[in-house]
Amino acid sequence: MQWALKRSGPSPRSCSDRRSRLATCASRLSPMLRMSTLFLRTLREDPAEAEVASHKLLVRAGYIRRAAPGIYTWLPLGLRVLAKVEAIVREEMEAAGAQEVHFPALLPKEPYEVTGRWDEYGPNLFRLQDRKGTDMLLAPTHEEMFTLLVKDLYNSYKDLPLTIFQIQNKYRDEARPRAGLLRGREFIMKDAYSFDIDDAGLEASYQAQREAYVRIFDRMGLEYVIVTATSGAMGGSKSEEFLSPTPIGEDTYVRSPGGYAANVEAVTTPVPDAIDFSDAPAAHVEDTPETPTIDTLVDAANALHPRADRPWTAADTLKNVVIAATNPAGERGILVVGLPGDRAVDMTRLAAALAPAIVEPATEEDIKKHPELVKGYIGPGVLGPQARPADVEFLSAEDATIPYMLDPRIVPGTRWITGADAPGKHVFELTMGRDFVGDGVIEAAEVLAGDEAPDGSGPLELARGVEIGHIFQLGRKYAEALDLKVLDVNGKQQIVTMGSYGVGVTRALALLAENNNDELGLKWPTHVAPYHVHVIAAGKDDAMHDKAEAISKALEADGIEVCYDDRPKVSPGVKFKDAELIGAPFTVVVGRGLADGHVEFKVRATGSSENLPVGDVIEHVAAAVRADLPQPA
RNA sequence: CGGGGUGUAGCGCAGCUUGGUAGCGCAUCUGUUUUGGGAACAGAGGGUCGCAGGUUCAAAUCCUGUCACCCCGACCA
Repeated sequence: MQWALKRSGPSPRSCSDRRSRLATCASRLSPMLRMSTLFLRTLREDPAEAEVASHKLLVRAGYIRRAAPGIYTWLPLGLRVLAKVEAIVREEMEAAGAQEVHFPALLPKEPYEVTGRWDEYGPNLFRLQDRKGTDMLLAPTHEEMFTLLVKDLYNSYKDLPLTIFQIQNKYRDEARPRAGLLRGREFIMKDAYSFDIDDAGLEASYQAQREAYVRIFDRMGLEYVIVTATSGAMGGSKSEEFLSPTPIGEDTYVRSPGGYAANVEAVTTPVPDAIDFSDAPAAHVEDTPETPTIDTLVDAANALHPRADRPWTAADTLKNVVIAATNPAGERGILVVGLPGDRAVDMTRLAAALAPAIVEPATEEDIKKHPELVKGYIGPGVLGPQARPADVEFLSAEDATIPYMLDPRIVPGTRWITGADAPGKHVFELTMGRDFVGDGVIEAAEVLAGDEAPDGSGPLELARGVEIGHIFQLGRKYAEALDLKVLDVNGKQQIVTMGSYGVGVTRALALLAENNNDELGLKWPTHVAPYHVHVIAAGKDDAMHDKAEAISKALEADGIEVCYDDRPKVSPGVKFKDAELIGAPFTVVVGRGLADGHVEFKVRATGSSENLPVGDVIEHVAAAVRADLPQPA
């Protein structure tokens, strides 16, 4: 067997112009598949552990097998699809001027210690030791290795710009692997890194990659939205994600009619104008017994202290939520987030705002350490600057106040009902800027459908998506940490600036399966299908088998990828079911119509079926396949 | 890590409440008959009932512990 389906390494035969001809080329290298010998077992029932369509079908149709939670074995059919998806990525990377390298998945600890990620990555990092007890890791990502490789070889601005990439297994010990390939602990990622001498160069490299990403996902046939994102723990500045919209997506993003699109983590809140509070009424503390929640508070306020013009609502209250944050060094502390009472804290947004710290709602134990916090009645009085003695400029750790971070909507002059730091008491008309301030502004409130986009382009709508690509300008973080410098035109050492560009390859494949299926099985787009045409001999008649075999061979000779179901004792019904489950785009059935000189041609995507004269079948099928494939340049 | 659930043949499941010969469907093998929509009949192979301990004359079943896996949340291509 000389299949050129390995993911790397030289092809057994020359295939020089693979950039534009890969589809055709691959077919020449792959002998016809025969169902009688193909390493495949299709399952009639869904695997019990699978929840989403792509997972169920990829297992049932014999593309992958689960080896461990979030870790999958690739079977022949799966590998063929994977090779095609990778080929698209590889071709577009090369077309964008990036060059392929390949790093080990098993790495030494040292570079990750230098950048701090040996610790920062925490339990998500697969760690192991060699026989000498030396710490090693399975790479969760390869920033360090790329940076060191360039440092190893290059030292002049003349060597730049440079963009290199790899397609490699990554390992992350996810707390909860999910949805088959969509979120595994081992997954294949294309990651590219650009190296430039200055910001303008980085911007250009970034744009080149961005354009390549657009082409990659267009070619794959995946729907996507490009959203602004947070760069999170990776550091860096400008960052965009390619999200593929799907209800099973784990990311929430927003978009506006005017074209604004962002990951919900990156949405910024339009800041209202400050209000003149020179005539504002004085704050006054009122009894509000049994009002530990916003709902009870609003009811009590309306019953006991009604407003003249309208009823109080949750939006009039200032909710103070106690959050526990743990920094990478493992130090745990609390802070309080103040936000309008009609909004919940979005822990994802909060986590993004405070990354790399890990955040969670404060526990009883956390709160007990601060006796000034009265649960249900926490107010600014014991938080932030106003709780600090005026004459003390630097506080010791002991008498430091709890940091108080405010939602952007809480601007000077806004007036609030909020906790008075005593049981059963709230303060009314507490005015921001006069009665209290915060230590800073934080984007932690949930984003709601209908919120105004930050650029004024209209109300936001929320949707779910899966992150299939993430590009961002890393800047100098890793270059600095690992001392990657080159000499500039003046002979001076300059820190290199970097960009980082990832594609979730296995995730993209899963999404293709997720987006292209029906109750019968998979429905691959032609350019990523494991093969183009499924030929079925639907009868016991020798003439049918002979003709089916002849058609298969003729198609193969014409450069079409064929799977021939030559199983002699399998009923036509089973063959039809298998063909539909596996999901090749076209099926040729050689059956009872052969007596009349015709065969059946079926299109999986549309379910259409037509009879063709036997003499026309090769030409007709080949034309249908070629119409779906990118034409060689 | 919190909540919920499940571990019985390669896969999907029943049996457990009320202890007493380990079952069904699919898949696999043999034979016969079938061959345009996951065939029929007859037969066959295949299981430490997750693991450990306990109760009992007797444990898949009851008790204790433990491990694993799945799903929902907190975290990420």
